[in-house]
Amino acid sequence: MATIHDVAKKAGVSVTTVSRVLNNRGYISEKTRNNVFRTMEELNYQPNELARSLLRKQSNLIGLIIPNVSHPFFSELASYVEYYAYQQNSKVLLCNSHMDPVKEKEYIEMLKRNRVDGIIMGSHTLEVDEYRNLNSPIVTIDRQIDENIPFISSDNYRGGQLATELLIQKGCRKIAHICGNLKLNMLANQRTQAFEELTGRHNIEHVTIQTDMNVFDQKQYEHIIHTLLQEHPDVDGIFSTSDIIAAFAIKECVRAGKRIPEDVRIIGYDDVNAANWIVPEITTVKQPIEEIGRLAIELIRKQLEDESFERQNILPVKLIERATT
Amino acid sequence: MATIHDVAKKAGVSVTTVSRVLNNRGYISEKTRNNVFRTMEELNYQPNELARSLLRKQSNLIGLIIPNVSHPFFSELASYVEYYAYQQNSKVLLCNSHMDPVKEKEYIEMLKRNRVDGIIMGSHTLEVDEYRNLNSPIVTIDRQIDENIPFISSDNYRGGQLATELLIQKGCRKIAHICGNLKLNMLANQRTQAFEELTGRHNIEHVTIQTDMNVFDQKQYEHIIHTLLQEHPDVDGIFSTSDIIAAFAIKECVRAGKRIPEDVRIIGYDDVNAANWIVPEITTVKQPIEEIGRLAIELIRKQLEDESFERQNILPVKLIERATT
DNA sequence: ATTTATATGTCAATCGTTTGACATGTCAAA
DNA sequence: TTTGACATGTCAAACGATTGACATATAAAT
Repeated sequence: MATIHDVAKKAGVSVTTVSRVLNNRGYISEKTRNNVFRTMEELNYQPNELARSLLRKQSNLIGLIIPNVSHPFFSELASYVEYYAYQQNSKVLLCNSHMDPVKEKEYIEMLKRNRVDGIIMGSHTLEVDEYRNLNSPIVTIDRQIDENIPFISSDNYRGGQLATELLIQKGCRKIAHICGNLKLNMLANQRTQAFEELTGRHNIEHVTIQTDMNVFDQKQYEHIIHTLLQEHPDVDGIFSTSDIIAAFAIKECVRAGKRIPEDVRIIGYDDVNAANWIVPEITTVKQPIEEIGRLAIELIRKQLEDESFERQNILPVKLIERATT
Repeated sequence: MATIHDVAKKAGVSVTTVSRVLNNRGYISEKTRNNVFRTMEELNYQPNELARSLLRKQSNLIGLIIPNVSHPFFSELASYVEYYAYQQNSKVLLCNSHMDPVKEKEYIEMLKRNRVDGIIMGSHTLEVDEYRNLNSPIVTIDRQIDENIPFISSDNYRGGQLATELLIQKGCRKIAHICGNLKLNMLANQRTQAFEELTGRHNIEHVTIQTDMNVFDQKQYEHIIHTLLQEHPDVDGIFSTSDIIAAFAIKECVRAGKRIPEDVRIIGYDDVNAANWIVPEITTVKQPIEEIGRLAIELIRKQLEDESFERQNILPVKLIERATT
């Protein structure tokens, strides 16, 4: 690959001059500028960003750690994160932690070795301390680690409320709730909290089932819902904390000969694209995925540029009524 | 951040010694080694990969250019690519081209500036020449650019054959085929070729409809299928070249009051996870997505290490019969 | 006593780029 | 004629690591 020296030599100017046109500094005549640019094209020159980053102490890399991109929610998030990163000339390093603490730690160290400008954590399995002395800009999605580490989440409590209220209002008498692992200290647990408070207050029979949601084990989903329907055949409402699990709920209900929404009403969460192409279309609580992605990039940038920023970013959710309720 | 000099000073040894323990070269006593490692931990030292990459002329970065990670096929592919990259200590730079030639070109240049070890192209909109003088290891997915650029695809012709044969064998009399934009020179077009040859040979009425499949415009899918069913109400078989479009086909058929598979038989392509959680479960032609991802990484590595490798990698497909046929 | 393996250090170059300091020269305006 | 804006060059240091060449020292083996 051509270096700046090759360009300088071929263009018959000094390296400093080439650098000057590259970075638009100091005085450069139109003639020289064009000459240099032409030479760059001829040599197919691309400045070495590794060298630049080394000097500038800025890599323009952003690490994105998520459980798995193959999960629709995270794939959509990743897509938006990449989109907004690109807008500000940053690149995204993709890391699938598979919710494995060892991998997560290795990824964090890898990202530090690569001197990323910031880390977006959509996965969180480590001890709080591990994140504290990271001394790299960071933002977490749906996990509140510490007073100082900014997080983005949607209004989980409100979401749980909207979903539960809808089912109650539609007349459900026994509602099942499928959520992630409550031991993980995730803000999404507030959905469950809202669910239990509301069903309790309205005195509605309810059952809560935990899954390892984020590892995205489809066999497990199937099994859990199958068991649920067997053990509680009188369930007439299901509030699932992800659209994908809601899809499996639909599948199992159909298999069990139950009609949706007549016999069982189902509501999901997230409003991923898939919620829309499934029949019946899934009623769900929409998370503003694009805004989450956009804001994540913005928060990294603000930390980098020492602008002030909110520690707590709770975005609004919205009930999307479709065919399963 | 601590540098190797900080470690050396604090540990009371020379920089060379630290480098030696870091890279396991030359003689190092157990005592010094431990001392150095301890110091690294204390300082939270992580070697600067930018500096290393600069010197070694190897960044351990791999660029992945795809239309959009939010498309299930590409999200699964990305997941596997990242998985296998990680196994060999490479990191993945995620790039969503949105099938925009300008973006694609900018991404390629960006990746070159970052001195990636290789590029995996799942998107391809540029002129052939642009790829030729890339002088970076590259591998394309489902696109044959040139004799010298290795590609990976599954056996598209065979896949088209399997799908069409199944529909014919099930007794379909008028089959619709929905494919991507045939103007793009993609290997997936062979599916269409197989479809047209087989329906022709069996003298079966058929209609082929193109979409901008890769841009993943769901409104467009919906509209196309809606129109199809209106213009050809007697269609009793649909072969869609992606599972997602098949899902929309299901949706529109249900909406039109058609039973699946009794009135219309539908077969998709890819066998993405979603094919499995939709009701009715989608019959499909399975592409070995994991193997494609694995092989892509392997081909980059082989080019890098000057091992020999196949230019043409055509992987087997498999018919997965489920509920829609 | 000599050799040799082990252990560590010093020094300098290198990767590709940026940048500040400084020198030199041209040309036009005051 | 002097001043100052414009244009370009030379030089060296810096970013953080690696590495080869070479020196030196200790301890164990012959």
